[in-house]
Amino acid sequence: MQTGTTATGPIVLLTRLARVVYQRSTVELVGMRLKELGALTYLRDHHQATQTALSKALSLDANNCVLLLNDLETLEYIERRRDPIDRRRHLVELTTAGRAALERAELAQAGVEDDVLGALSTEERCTLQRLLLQALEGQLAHSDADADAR
Amino acid sequence: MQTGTTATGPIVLLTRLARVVYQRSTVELVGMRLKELGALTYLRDHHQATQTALSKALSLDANNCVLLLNDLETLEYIERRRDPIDRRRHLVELTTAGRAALERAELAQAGVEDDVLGALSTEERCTLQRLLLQALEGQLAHSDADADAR
DNA sequence: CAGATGTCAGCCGCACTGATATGA
DNA sequence: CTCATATCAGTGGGGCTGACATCT
Repeated sequence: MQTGTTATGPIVLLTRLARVVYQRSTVELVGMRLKELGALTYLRDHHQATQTALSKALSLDANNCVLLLNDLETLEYIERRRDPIDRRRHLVELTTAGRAALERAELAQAGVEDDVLGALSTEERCTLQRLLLQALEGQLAHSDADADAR
Repeated sequence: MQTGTTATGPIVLLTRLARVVYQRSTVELVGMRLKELGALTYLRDHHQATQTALSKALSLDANNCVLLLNDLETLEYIERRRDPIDRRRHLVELTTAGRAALERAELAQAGVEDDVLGALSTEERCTLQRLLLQALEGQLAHSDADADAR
């Protein structure tokens, strides 16, 4: 029969490491919260994203997303514009200041990464990154039914 | 100079995936909270762990750990005993019921894993697991100064 | 006495639920 | 009218800070 070593599944390990990441990514160190960094990163890769798309990509609650964007807009890191085609929607865009802040934050975040993933070689980090991305993309494809819409 | 594709570092990806995991690991599905599962898993691998060791391993606040153990003790999944050698300490142990609950939860958690890591092959999941574990162990070694104590 | 371990009460930021406003 | 999008107020659980008790 199976051994006694069920060996702490990847899910549990992932949550543990995420907790470490969260604790080390302080605002003082990175300059912004982790969620904000994630949002800005997404917005750099997706020009004029709708808020629903953003919240899905970040696995964020739609309401929560509004609050997050409010903060980012106050900081003038993003801009919300009405979609001329569908005036219910907002198209979110990164501002120049936002892009600069993002780059600064990513630089600082690299320090956190070195700290958290210090035991991993560059190649291993790439592998990890690839696997995480793969899982997340599978996740999106999986919950798609609209997604494109336009 | 560097390309425009800074490509969403592993840290950000990790937090996103962790969010997905957290949202999918509902109590109704798994039978307990994720933290509880993590704690029980640790206790299975480490007999008679002290609470400080536990909280460090789980990256949990010591106070928070107390609350968590209170719940688990109420459920009779764990037992706290005074360490006869150092009577300030509590040695935490998994009960038979706790072990059974853990096995049930792990079974259910496997479903969540299939869901979240569905885009990954078995081999890739193992790789992911290995990398996460490696990072976490590096993390522990890094913040060690006592750790063993006994 | 100081230092360590565990416990508890209080506070705060975060995420979710529900209701509202605007537009397709 | 119904549905979708975005917004906000209210609520609840999660984690952290600080004070206290016990023991070395």
